[in-house]
Amino acid sequence: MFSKACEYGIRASTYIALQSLEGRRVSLKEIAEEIDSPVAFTAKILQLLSKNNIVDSVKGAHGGFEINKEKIDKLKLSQIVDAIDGDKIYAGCGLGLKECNADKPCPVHDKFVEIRNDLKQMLENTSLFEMTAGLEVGLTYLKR
Amino acid sequence: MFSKACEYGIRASTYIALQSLEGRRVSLKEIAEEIDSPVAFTAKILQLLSKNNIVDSVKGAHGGFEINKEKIDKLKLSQIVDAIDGDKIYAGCGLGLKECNADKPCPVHDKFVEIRNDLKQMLENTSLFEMTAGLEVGLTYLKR
DNA sequence: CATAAATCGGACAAAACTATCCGATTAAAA
DNA sequence: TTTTAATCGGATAGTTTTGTCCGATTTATG
Repeated sequence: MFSKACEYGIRASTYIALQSLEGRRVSLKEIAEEIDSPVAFTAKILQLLSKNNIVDSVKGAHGGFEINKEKIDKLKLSQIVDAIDGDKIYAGCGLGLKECNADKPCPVHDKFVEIRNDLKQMLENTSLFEMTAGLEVGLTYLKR
Repeated sequence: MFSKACEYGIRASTYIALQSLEGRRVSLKEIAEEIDSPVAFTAKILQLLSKNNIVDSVKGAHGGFEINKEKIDKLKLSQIVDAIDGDKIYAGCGLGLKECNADKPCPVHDKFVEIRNDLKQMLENTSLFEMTAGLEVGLTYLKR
């Protein structure tokens, strides 16, 4: 569904959000440990998320990553996916046709539109805050 | 969503089904032309589909690929996807966790289960015959 | 039987994705 | 001011996916 990079990106953002809610800035090393991802690769993804204004990075000693508390509720999964994987999940034909639309559809166009709209809606409606909700009380997990 | 191989596989199977309904056996070359796919790569995919008893291949002069007319209505997209991409679209966590289930879910587990069930249902309920329906009358397309 | 038209199957090549390494830069703290 | 703890960014390596090439095999036909 998503690329590995995107999976790590969502998990990392969620962990950063969780800690930022507590006022804690977190280091790359801690993030990678807590979401069980390769450190250096995660660094690359965080750079990308930082450039896309999804997370804030602070260089130097005591630096790390954080997300502005007010933004946590506004940031949606769709923005993270867009930044890393682009729009190829929503856009683009399910059977790989370059040009596929209601006018010249592939045989499963309508059925795909429906499913991908559901996915799109879900990603656009799910905030990072919502992602953190179950984590604190041990209802959901970011590794294993 | 699907791999390129799977996209080509679905398009190729659909074209073979369409022609088999008319009693025509089709060559690799014709298939690749009609679905706009790389010839040699398509050959590999057709070998795989042949081994999985989704298409029948006939070697030698006047050979090619065909699908038994009775099977066209019974063959579902899910079988093609299974043969090429396996079950990774249904199974596996949306955020890439190795172990993610109702007991120890990732933060989007429930939402993903729903969307992927819809996808699964759709693939299991769509037959190759249904795929060919719009093609004959120019309502749907396999290339462009 | 010889030839031509096909698929089969193994080796190889290119591109994309995943992942690592390391020096440069930044900033806090001693 | 020096040291130390961080991210940044470019180069590189490994793996998977995508794609090509070509000889071997099979079969219809002349």
